[in-house]
Amino acid sequence: MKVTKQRAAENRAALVRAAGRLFRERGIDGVGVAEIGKAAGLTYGALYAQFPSKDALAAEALAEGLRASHERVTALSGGDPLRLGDVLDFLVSTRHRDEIAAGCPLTASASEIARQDGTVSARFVEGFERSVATIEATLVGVPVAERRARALTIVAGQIGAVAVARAAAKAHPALSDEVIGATRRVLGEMGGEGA
Amino acid sequence: MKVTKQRAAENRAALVRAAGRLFRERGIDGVGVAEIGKAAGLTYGALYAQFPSKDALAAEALAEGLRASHERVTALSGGDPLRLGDVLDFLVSTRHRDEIAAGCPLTASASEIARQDGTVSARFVEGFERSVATIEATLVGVPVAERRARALTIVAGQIGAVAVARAAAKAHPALSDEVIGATRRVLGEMGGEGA
DNA sequence: TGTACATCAGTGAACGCGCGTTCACTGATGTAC
DNA sequence: TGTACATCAGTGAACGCGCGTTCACTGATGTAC
Repeated sequence: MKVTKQRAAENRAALVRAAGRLFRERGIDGVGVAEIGKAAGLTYGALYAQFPSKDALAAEALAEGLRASHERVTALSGGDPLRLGDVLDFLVSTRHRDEIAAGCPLTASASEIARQDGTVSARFVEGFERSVATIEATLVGVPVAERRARALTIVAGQIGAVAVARAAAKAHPALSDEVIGATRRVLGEMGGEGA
Repeated sequence: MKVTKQRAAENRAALVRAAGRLFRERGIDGVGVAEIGKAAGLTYGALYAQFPSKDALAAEALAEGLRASHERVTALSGGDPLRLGDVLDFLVSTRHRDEIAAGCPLTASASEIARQDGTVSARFVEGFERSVATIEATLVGVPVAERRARALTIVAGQIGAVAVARAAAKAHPALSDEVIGATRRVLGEMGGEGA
């Protein structure tokens, strides 16, 4: 049956959020459309009234997750300039490791994006560039010419560290914690030194 | 029909190698048993004569891939002590980015391992620790107390950089190259400085 | 304002398909005598 | 050395299952008059 335009928009948003959460937790291949619909309080048919395909929903879910994650990071500064240490405390943490569903899609899906279509890759690139720009702006103690290379390394390092910490969590929790702690500190020091 | 014991062992090895290659390229969920059997020159039935399940094959394929990758890295030194720069030139390169099938399973599968069972996570941890120990041994200019933290960060950073470079390759090849170049250099400098 | 009805978000049965796994069978191997 | 036969790696049809997608249908919404 038809619903109000506002309700339809809310349903669409619920589908995007539910898909994002589930895709981050179990991968795009690991979740079916029936479960996404159910998690959004709808049926799978509703998904096809809003999106042409599961892949199209995946691209939008990635974009929305990146947007939400970026918003959370920028909110860490209380209006003051953002500090690298605060960002790393938030992203390279046991908390972020354990809350995959609510976390940053870059860390949740890095090695899967390469297998998705070009639209998904494009959304990934946008989110990554935004992250790099955010980190670059915190590198006030680093020579300007060096900042971008450092920012690229820090963002890639953060993504790798969280992915490794998650992969090791089941078999070796202590190592997982150690990776988080060491990476957090060493990447943090890259923002303080000179060239 | 029965085959010689040697032939059976060769077939088993072919299944493990084919599965490793395909899993790295397209993910464990992305490849079916029929294709693995075919790639090894057998049928899918042969897979179940050698392994109890696809998951068991996945764990063995990961272990074998890690072993092969580690061997390739240690071969980079010609008997001399291994140098960090040589390892990074090999692992953080456009070549390694583009040859997923033949590359290091840590980079190919990082964000998928967390969703697999404990056996797969255990094989991942073994391979990761071996990589960290190898990198640590190259950090001769770094204070001993600092070496392990640096090595953890370098290995995690390398994994993240290659994963990001692969994810960005479709939508933005220039950015993909830039991530490889910047990470290669910045991580390399972590082996040369003092504390 | 009241009425008629076109719109379209949402439903859910049904589709073809490929998945992982099972199992009865084959037949060369390799051993016991 | 020659023969009989148990072993078991490998085959491929068949299984139940869940997947993504389609589409005829429903019925409240919202608009035209």
